[in-house]
Amino acid sequence: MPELPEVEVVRRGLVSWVLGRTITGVDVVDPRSVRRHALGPEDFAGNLEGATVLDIVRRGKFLWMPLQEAGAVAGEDAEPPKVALMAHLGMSGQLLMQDNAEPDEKHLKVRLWLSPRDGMPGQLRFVDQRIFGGLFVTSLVPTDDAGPGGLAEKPLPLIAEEAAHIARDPLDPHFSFGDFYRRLRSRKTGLKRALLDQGLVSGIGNIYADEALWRAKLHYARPTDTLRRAEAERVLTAAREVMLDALEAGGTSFDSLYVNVNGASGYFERSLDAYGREGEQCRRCAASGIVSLMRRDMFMNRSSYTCPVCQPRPRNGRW
DNA sequence: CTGATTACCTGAATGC
DNA sequence: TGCATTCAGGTAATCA
Repeated sequence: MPELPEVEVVRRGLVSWVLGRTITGVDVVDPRSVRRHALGPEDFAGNLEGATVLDIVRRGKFLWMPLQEAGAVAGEDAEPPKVALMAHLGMSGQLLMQDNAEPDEKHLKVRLWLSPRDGMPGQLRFVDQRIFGGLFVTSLVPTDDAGPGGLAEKPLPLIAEEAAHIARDPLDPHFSFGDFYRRLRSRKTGLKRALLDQGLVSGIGNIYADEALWRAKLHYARPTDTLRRAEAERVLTAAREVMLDALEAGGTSFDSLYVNVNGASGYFERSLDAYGREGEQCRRCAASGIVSLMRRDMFMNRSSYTCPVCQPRPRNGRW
């Protein structure tokens, strides 16, 4: 499933294939994939037709394209963009570049025709089996925090409305560890719940949360108000590193025809240390000659994988 | 504010 | 074989 590294790979692919092109036609194949566009599929299409893609921005797993609307003045006298095409891949979403002659994918949901460009496919397609993801047009609003937005080619002091409540992600150069730690300490909750809270730090999903906790040797239920600064740094650094590892692994093929969103990135073919390893030897303990089998618990209605030896559960105020 | 629950979806895997 | 159930996941809305 697409996680932050995969979304970043998509963003880079879109920069290569879509930046500066104009949307010449819109085909909503399945209206459920634009259900977050409140005014309906026709309004969605009407907003996009004739619009030009000015930038590709990501924060956490939200990805959006600020648009120069149809008929707007371009160049030096251009006004700042007011709207953006927002995309969230959900669990199974893909953005693919395709030639016009290519047959529809089984789960094709939205087709965008793009202005011709030499050697480049004519369509950007949104394909999504499970429909947790979607596209919609949204307003750009000023950011409340100083500095540019999330990762972008040319950072804008504007942010998509639906991403305004999302915290910066660990790969964002403007991510503030100090702010994160202060807010983390003020919560009365478990560490994994905090890591998954997109308002505190964005981009971390269930898999990378487990991987980061394993690398940091911390338990998912560790109360956030007991975390020492070094421990919080450890888990944040681990999250950043595991995502950078995945980005490196998944970023190798984005120069292909596809904007590259293969549901499973290269990283998932590599070995994860925690996620999905129930009953298997903890790799770190094994390296020390200790026998410890990874366990799976249900937490927040989803699976959490831990090593009982090097990630002991906190109890009675002792950790 | 926090957390618990549910809706949103499909297809693979499992159970009987 | 076939039919029913379970599970996976991110986000948002709702409720306690």
